[in-house]
Amino acid sequence: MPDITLDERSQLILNAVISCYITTADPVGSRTLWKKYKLTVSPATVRNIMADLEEMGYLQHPHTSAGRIPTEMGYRFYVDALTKAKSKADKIAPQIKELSRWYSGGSKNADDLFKSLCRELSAISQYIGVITTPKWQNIIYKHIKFICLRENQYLVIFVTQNGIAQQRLIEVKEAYTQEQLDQMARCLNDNLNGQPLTQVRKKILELMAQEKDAYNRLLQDAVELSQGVLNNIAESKLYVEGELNMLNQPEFADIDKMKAIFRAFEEKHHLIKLLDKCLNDDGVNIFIGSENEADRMRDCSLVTATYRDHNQVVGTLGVIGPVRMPYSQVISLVEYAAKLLSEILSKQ
Amino acid sequence: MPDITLDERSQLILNAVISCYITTADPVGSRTLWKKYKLTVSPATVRNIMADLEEMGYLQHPHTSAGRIPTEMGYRFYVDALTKAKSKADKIAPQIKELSRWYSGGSKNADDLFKSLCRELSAISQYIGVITTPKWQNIIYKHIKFICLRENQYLVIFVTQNGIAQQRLIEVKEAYTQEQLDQMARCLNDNLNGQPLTQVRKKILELMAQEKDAYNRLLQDAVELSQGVLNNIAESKLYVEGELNMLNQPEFADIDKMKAIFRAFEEKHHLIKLLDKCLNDDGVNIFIGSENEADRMRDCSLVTATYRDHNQVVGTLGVIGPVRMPYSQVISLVEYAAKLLSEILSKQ
DNA sequence: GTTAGCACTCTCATTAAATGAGTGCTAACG
DNA sequence: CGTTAGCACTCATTTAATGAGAGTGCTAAC
Repeated sequence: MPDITLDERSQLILNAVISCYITTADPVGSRTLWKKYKLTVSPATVRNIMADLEEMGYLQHPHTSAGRIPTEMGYRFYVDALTKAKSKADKIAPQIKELSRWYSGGSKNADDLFKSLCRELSAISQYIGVITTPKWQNIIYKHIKFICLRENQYLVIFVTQNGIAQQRLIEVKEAYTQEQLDQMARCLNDNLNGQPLTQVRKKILELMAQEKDAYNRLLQDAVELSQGVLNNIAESKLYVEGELNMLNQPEFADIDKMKAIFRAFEEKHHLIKLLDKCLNDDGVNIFIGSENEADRMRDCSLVTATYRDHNQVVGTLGVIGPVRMPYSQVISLVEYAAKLLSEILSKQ
Repeated sequence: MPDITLDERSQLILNAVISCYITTADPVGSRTLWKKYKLTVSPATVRNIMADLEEMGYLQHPHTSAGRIPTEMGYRFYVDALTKAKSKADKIAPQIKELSRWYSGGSKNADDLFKSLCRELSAISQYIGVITTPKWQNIIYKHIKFICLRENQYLVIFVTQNGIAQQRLIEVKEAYTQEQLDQMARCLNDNLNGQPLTQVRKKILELMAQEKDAYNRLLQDAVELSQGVLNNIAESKLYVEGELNMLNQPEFADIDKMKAIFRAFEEKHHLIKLLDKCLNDDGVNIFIGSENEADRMRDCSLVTATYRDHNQVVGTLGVIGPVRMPYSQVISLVEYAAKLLSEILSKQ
């Protein structure tokens, strides 16, 4: 963090350099800047200022006779200024229009909803869309169903309030009739319908303690059967769409950088961890380059926002692109997407 | 198709060139070949033979002073010879060992099974694994379930004999109690359990004609509700894994070729069509380069095999890699994978 | 403090020459 | 007549040299 705040003119130049570089991907020189932004000061002065900015660490030089490009610190300054000024510049960006067209109002099951929104994030931004699913702890138990496929092999289907159906195939030695299975399911459903998943385990234990009668044996089995599915659904899931968009970014024309990116996405748990960390900071979060800890993501930036379900923060969505990214637009997009998703979830 | 069959020595040279090129990816010259395969004839003679092979269209020259590389016709010859000689060379390839280690015998639902096998195909071959799901027509109706999530919003879950559960969220104006829904489902289940999907539609029509009584209205609704899911499940699905492996292939170091490949995979229907065509030809099928009609796949080869469910061909699996591919190994792998999958499906 | 001028630096594209792998051809050999 | 050695030739690739262009940094003047 620099001790001296930049004077207004320096800020102007810095922002100009960055926004110019964002659009062209070429190092920007003093003359270019002067012409493009019709600066009142001459290129020579601009050069002096840029030299100062470089000394302070906001800009860098690929080589002596090239223009300047922003450092991560430069981007950070730019983005911070952007988010501060955000409220006033709240004009309706074209990306937002596009996104609002996406949601036609028809209801989808949650899986399709997330996937489709994730696609949309990617398509509009031309980068990579990511969404983490809600922490399933906040999810409401709706229904469980056991189906006997063949001897000793059962399909367990678990449905949550918002229409997520999880299925799992299990094998047990015990042989149940479909009738018994239905009875087991009914017992669970009657008692657990409408409970948040956090409560379900507790409730199950209560149930088992209460009922000392004939049902008890069946109930135990039912619990055992459903265990796998319930555990499974507790895991949070990551949606990623549009990796291939990175192929179009000039900064990844180098095949090795390309590989690094794709490799980074193979290890999804890193990404999940990063996104989950954002859950605590409500609103928009931005990670520039090496601020994403994963080394392979050092050429990428991540813009995230948290979304809510019935006014409680449950998940994160965002866009991943190159560090050189039109932050302003992406921020609008991500912010709006989060708002939209929150509305959709809360309506359901 | 060449009128004159190649004499033995020419075949030897041709196969040597191809197998050498497959391992090194470099054009192979006469001297190299002579040394590597300890040929009894001199490099000069090899040159003469290669010139002949070139004239016949089996080999080609990137430029005058480079070695030879196979043409598609060359590969075709090589592969045909390979498959003919296959039976005798049926030694246990290391890939097969790896694959047999994969299947631990535990049962999975079909979706996980396909996905996991597809991953395995990709991981072992280091190329791209593909599987088309069975034509769902051959699939057995097991169970349908309607769940009311909230007013006018229902989740339809459809389960097939082999444990595929399809779900769909639908909205209708009609308001049903859960009891009514169960009744509807029971009606369908009682009548359709065990029927192949091809029969289901017919059967439904019969049912509706038969029952003129009170159930009829409910049944009609049930059919309407289930329509979406039944249509959905009729679509065959494509599993693709390991696209990123292509990043390691030297022939795709060029970023544009890379893009072409990835684009090709965005249009999955082409691939599905191609794979479905193989359903008619039982056993292993190989498409070399432009033999895959899609122009973007012209630098790739596809090795497929059909697999069976209870002795009836139901789907195709395969591996996609560069044209320069160790066909022998890949063929073994694909062949064995198909056999294995057939066994697994038939056991269930 | 700002600006104009100018020498200087470094990249990138182009050209030229050197290198070398591998062929094609020819003539000799068994 | 098939096979081989020898040799000139071709063409991609590498290395070096050159020049243009962009942009800076410095200095001196305003």
